[in-house]
Amino acid sequence: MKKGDLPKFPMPPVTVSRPRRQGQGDYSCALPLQIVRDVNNVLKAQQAGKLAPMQIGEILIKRLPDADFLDRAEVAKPGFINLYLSPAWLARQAHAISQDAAGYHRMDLGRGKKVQVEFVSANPTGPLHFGGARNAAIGDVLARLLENSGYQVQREYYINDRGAQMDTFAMTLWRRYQQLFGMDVEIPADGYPGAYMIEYAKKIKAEHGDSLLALPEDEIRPRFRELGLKLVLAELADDLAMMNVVFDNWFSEQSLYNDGTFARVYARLREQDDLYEKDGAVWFRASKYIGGDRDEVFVRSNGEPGYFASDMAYHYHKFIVRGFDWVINVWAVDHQNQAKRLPGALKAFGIEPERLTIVLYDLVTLKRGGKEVKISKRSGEIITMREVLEEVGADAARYFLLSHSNEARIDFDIDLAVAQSSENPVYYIQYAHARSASILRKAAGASLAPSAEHLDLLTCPEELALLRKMLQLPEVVVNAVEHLAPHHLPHYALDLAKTYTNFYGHCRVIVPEQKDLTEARLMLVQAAKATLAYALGLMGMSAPEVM
RNA sequence: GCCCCCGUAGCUCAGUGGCAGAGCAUCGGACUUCUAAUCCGUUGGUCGCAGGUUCGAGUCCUGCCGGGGGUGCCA
Repeated sequence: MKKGDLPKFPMPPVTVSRPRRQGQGDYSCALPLQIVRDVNNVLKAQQAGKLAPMQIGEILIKRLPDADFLDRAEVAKPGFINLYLSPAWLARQAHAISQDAAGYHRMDLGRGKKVQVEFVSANPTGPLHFGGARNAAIGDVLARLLENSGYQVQREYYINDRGAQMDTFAMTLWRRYQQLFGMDVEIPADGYPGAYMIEYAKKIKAEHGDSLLALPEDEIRPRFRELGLKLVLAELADDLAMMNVVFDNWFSEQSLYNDGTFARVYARLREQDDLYEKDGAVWFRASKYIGGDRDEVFVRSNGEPGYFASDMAYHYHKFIVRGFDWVINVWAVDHQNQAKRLPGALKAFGIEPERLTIVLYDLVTLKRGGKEVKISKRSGEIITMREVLEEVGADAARYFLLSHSNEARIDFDIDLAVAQSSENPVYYIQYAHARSASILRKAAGASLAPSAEHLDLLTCPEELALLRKMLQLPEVVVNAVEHLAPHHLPHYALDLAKTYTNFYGHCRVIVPEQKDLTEARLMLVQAAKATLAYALGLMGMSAPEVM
């Protein structure tokens, strides 16, 4: 800026935003409004009069540097500076995007940082219900977003293979097994009544026959726990694969006790005087690290470490043993208290709380024909993830689960979802992709190929709108990563598909008499197809060539 | 009691301090299509209520109201 245009004043950070409405530029900057007061205060002190925001804007845009992407800048009503992208520059982006869409849209936010996303981690005592599918969708898409933003990502499933619920699970399975041989026994009162337990028992029978009936009393529980766990984990992996979710690592809680991690953690906390005895239990001085006056039970009076102890040891393992720079846990809101306390508690190991981010999402209320289905273990009635995926498909289920913000509760009516699955917006998006593929196929058949020779012919409003929309994807990704909020993706993808379809409706691509224009538009179609595929890929959805 | 989340169009929900949006539903148009799973248009909102901060608040702050969750030697 030329000295003397404006007096010296405190300069705020300059930000631009995307105006919501057309006619306000591609980007808009409110700087004149933000600085007008400070500028005038200085001018007043100098007895040099006053400037209106509009005048300041005029002064500022005269000093904008030349840039090939910038067409023009203008000052608008109260005092905004509206910036317009150059159409020629926009058109050239079609080539850059179709060359390497992933590279074009990728932002290196992570710089190789090692991050773990731990998600689902449902108790391994039965099939995943549809609420767990939300966790799977959020966690998996967060992982995809981070992978595509320069992070080194590991997906982990934490197996709670320790504790009372596993014992109950084992004993229920044992009774179901016995029942298969006509024995008149009942499952434990607090057991798992679901029919799936009978299926597990049948599988055990198929493999082992009646040989397990003769197990010594003290071997029944560990043996059935082991057999059941194996079956459940295999089933979980299958179910998750149906939803296009694959874990890099399945981490056993029990292993923390087998490999000495818990013992080391215990010794360290003891040494730091962070543990004390009270009421027959061992307590952790949480208040020392988190504040407040509440401590946490570490080892229960029955000698069993509590969940807080396991979580401490588990995160010690993540950060100290495995060396992750950043860990993200995807938890349902019913763990909100633990989510608030655990990061602070890690200070006991010298781990900065900021390195653990817990993404909380609200529950999915399941309904069938308008009536709520209680997922109580007692009733044994659940809507499984598999059931839903078989009915509506993984892509539609993902779209539905992802399109709500994490904090919003979802009402899911399976009957409604099945009835409406064909009008799921995900098909609209995929259709736009398949249509692009079709055009490119047809063009190839007529010996027409995308070319960057005459991209300057892309001047229609619909063409430029499509280019602008594609340019927005990196911003959407950055926003989604910054807020760990995957729901921005489905909304953007629908928007992109809409913009594409609008272009398709207005601009005929293949016009043999106009070879130059056709080749330019084919380039645009190719870029749009790649961008749609990239967006769908970030959401873990398929991008079909034909529909 | 204290803490957290939600409250935006008929329905389901977006909205990073800058003139209230999308999908579905409604209503009216367009079909011998480069894939009609389409397009164009229409209807529809005192953004739960009341204050405050700000040039500007759906967005930030405070207090209410309504719904949900948390506050275990369960995880």
